[in-house]
Amino acid sequence: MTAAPSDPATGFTCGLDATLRVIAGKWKPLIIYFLIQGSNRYGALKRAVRGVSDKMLIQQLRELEADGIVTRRDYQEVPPRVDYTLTPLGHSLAQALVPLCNWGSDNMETVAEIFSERERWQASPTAVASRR
Amino acid sequence: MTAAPSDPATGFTCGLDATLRVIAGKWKPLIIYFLIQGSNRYGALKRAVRGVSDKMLIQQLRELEADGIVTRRDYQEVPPRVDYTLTPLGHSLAQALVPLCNWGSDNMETVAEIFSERERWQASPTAVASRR
DNA sequence: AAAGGTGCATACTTGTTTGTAGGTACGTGA
DNA sequence: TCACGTACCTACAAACAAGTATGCACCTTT
Repeated sequence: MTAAPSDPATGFTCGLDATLRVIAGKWKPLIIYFLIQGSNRYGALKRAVRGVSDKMLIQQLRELEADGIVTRRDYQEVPPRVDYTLTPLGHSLAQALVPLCNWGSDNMETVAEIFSERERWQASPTAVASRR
Repeated sequence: MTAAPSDPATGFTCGLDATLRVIAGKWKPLIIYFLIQGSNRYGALKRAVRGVSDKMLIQQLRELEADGIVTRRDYQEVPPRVDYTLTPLGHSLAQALVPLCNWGSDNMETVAEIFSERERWQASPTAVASRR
């Protein structure tokens, strides 16, 4: 009783399922998104993706690299200089993220309100009655 | 040293960040996606979202409801009959998910290959040398 | 009388993901 | 000579998300 069988050839239940497995991870979508924006050096990425730690950033970049989404280029210089670029596959994925991004921008205030309300009834689980 | 400050009014670093917080959760995107496909009764959803447990499905539905993405309607019948529909906000979010879905469908084979390779070098972490 | 289907709830446990705190190498500028 | 900046790595701990198991209420069918 582990997962979902679905398509026996690929192992995914649907296209969305496949995509989600690639972009799973707290920072991956943001990383991909900032990469199309032009931040490609490691340090620049780290500043762009606010709040990410070295460990996480590296880890996710490695996975994205292994997944064929980004390419790592090491200039073999001192001080170190490394940049990351989207592969064609990664670029197409980034494009697919754009609508999500726009949705968030368009509804940011609504979402912000919703979240502040959510916190309110998480703090005091009262008056959550009237269920059924 | 907790999160990212960013936009002090909303608390999000960007539109994508806002969206990601709404759809965070292993099953939420799939739930939203199947809801536009027309599976709206609880049982139907459960069959559509393969592998999800009752606990998870309910939990995520409750959160989506609290977030104004779905509406729960209880018909007060016996045996119980409940269905879930997307709010206008939820529907627009669902539309934004469509490109992700298509990306997954278009690249499903590539992604499947990538994942089988990933498993291979996770099993034997050899020859991962030549770093730097 | 027992089993099955509906839509949940709840406690408990597991497992994966994320964060923290250090450390590395090399060269530059103060 | 000491701190600084680059791009990382590693062990450890904490947090959180998810899974498992069980139970309920009601009715229909067998």
